[in-house]
Amino acid sequence: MRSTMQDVARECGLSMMTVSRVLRGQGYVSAATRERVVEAAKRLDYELNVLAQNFARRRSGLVGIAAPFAGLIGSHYFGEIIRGFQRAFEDSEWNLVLFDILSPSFDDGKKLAGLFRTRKVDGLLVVAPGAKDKFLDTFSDLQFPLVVVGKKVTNAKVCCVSCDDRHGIELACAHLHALGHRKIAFVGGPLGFSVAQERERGYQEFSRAKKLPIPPEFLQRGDYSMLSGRRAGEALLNGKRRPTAILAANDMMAFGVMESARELGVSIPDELSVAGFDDLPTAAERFPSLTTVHQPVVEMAEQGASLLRSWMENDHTPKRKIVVPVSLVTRESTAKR
Amino acid sequence: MRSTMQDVARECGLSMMTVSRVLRGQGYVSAATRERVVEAAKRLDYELNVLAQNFARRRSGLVGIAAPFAGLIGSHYFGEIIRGFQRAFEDSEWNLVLFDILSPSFDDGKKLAGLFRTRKVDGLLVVAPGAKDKFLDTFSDLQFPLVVVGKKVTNAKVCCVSCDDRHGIELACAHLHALGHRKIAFVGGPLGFSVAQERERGYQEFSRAKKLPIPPEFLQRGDYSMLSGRRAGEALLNGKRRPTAILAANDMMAFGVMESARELGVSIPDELSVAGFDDLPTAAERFPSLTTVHQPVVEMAEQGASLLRSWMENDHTPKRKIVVPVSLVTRESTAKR
DNA sequence: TTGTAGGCGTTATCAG
DNA sequence: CTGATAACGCCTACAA
Repeated sequence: MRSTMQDVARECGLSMMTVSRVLRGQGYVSAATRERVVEAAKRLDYELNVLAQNFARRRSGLVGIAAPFAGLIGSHYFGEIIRGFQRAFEDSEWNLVLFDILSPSFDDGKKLAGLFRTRKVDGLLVVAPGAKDKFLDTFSDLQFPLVVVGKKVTNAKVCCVSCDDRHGIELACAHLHALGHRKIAFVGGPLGFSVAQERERGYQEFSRAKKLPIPPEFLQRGDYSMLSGRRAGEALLNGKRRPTAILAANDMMAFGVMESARELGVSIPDELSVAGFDDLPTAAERFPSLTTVHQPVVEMAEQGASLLRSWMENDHTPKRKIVVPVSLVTRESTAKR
Repeated sequence: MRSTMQDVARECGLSMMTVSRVLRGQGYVSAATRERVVEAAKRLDYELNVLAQNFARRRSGLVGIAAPFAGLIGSHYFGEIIRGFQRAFEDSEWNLVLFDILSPSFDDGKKLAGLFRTRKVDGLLVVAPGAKDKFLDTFSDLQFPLVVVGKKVTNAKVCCVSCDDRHGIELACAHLHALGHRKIAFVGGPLGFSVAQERERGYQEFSRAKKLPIPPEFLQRGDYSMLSGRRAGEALLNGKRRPTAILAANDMMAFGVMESARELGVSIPDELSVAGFDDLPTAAERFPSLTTVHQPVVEMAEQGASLLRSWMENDHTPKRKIVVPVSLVTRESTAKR
């Protein structure tokens, strides 16, 4: 980049301020003057120096995405999240920067706040399904634009947008129950994840409400991976009391359960119904296709990002908590008992 | 953020320059002076203003990741890419910014160069498996740090790091051939992807070298999705000339082929061998587990990012093209004919 | 080893 | 509607 605003101002015989106003489309400038400026800028191949602009405006133009890379970043879920963020910002000058909260430099939550204080970012979108809530408590007193996406945060002061996980599981349970299933097993996620806790609670509450007993072996737990689902499926299908339906806390584990059924020659859905949670693209593509709970991840992320955006742009704190609804997608893997 | 370097300088009775040197860990400062500065900074809760620093240094501290979001961003592949990038920069002050080259604002390649000229980024990592090479030709004359990752670029001036796709397919073919297979079908990817072309060529060259005929119906093509693999599998297994082995250009399509086999009651690997490419985590977790070609995506991305980094930091143009080797992982889905 | 001078390119503020 | 002036907070280059 070569020429500066100074040059353009000289070229068209106007002041830098006028040039600035025109190029930024702000303030009152007469059409004729505007024309002159635009032409001069074009003649000189002028391009704005973003660095100088940011400095003068005291902002970075950056929105931080803080997430634990390990485990999250290759997932379909995170992809949808990013897509939602992007959608909320694509008509703006904001850009998205990635931060791995698991990296050594983020040993505590204060580092995140530091990103804002040092003006590395103007706001933060936190995607932290597995993090302890403590991590987020350090933000309670710091007032800067921050929205947590994908997880309900207990801290009353922190904004968040999440899906109604518990209700989703209840929908799936109700579906299986309506099909006549009474022996419904559950493969939960790791309890360190608040989302996993929510889903497990949904299962337990439904069972209690319907007075379905839960033998201890009916409550398996995996780590969200297909392999762990497969192991859980094996345990359930080989157990002395075999369930007629297995509900998994995510699709990957449901896929694992299906694999185990295949391995053991158990036919789905004739002998066993299986349901999941997430509605991955492959859930519809498998044979049999998987009944699952659909969560509108893109929309959720977009809402969160929009929240943050208005917070950053209008300097008013938006409302605190949003829960988006989920829905059940019925497919081939579940059938009447 | 409140206090500035000026304040710290006053507080410890030294010049701003000395403070700057200490805080940045550059230049010669006596231990005693250093101590004074550090203490003063701590007393004043001083934090560097990154915006001012960047402005003065004429750099943004940002590395752009340019990728087509649709289709790529939720994939395991892209996750590994990001992880590799992160690894190359985690001990540095560089941060990663995301740009969607499919967004309306990137209607041509020049916009990417604009990111550099306006100092939005100091360098660019391009992950564009599907983009036409034309897109990249616009960079040929622009000399700024840019590395293409995951794809071989024909343009001689552009740096790139990619895997040896063709050889990977050849490895898989050779494996099947060694097991006695002579009727090997191939499910290729969309030809718009140069990687897909490479893999398909590998199949064709191997077949030619071994004098294996390729009936037209043996060359199927999908869109990298599981569903398209399933459809291809159905076509192949229902065809009049059934292959004894099916090799897919990626794991997802190989999974689809496996689904179709299940649906049609074809046993793997007894009646049909199946192999893929990518080595997704689930390739090992499925039943049967999938023989596939492993590509070291993280390492490839890390190499690309390191290349870019030294280019940005040392201002010397690194060597142009790197091809990393791939390897075959033999699992349950392939067996003797 | 420390300090001085000058500038980086834009925007805010206020006056005309 | 347009312009002059003053920051913005740090770094580079050079001097002492």
